[in-house]
Amino acid sequence: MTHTPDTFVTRVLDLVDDIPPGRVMTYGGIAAVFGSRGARLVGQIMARYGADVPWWRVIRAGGHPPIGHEERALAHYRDEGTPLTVATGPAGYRIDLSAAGWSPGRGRSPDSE
DNA sequence: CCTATGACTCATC
DNA sequence: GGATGAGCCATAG
Repeated sequence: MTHTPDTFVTRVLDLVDDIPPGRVMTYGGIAAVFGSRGARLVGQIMARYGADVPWWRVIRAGGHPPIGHEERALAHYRDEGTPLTVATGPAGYRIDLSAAGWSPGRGRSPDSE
């Protein structure tokens, strides 16, 4: 495909698109997969091109969803059954990285292997 | 080529 | 536990 530039953007989008439902990846985690630390890069890419990928499966290192999209992401998490953690606050909800954390090549439960 | 920009992350106060 | 600052890195203009 000559229409597909092999830039970070395409690679990140492809990886995010490979994240199975019920799983999530952190910005830094995705960047680490490419051997880069462009955590902000992933965020930039999602903001500009993430419209065509399950961006809600991409969260921050603390388990919080992308700022400005918490409600939107929460709806998807509940719909896909993503392991969420109930916080003690009103807007306090976060993703259980220990259970939802996903990585390419593992495709299976983190405790299965 | 150089500057500005972020849906981030970590360390420190 | 919340707030602040500095580091980070590829893309767009």
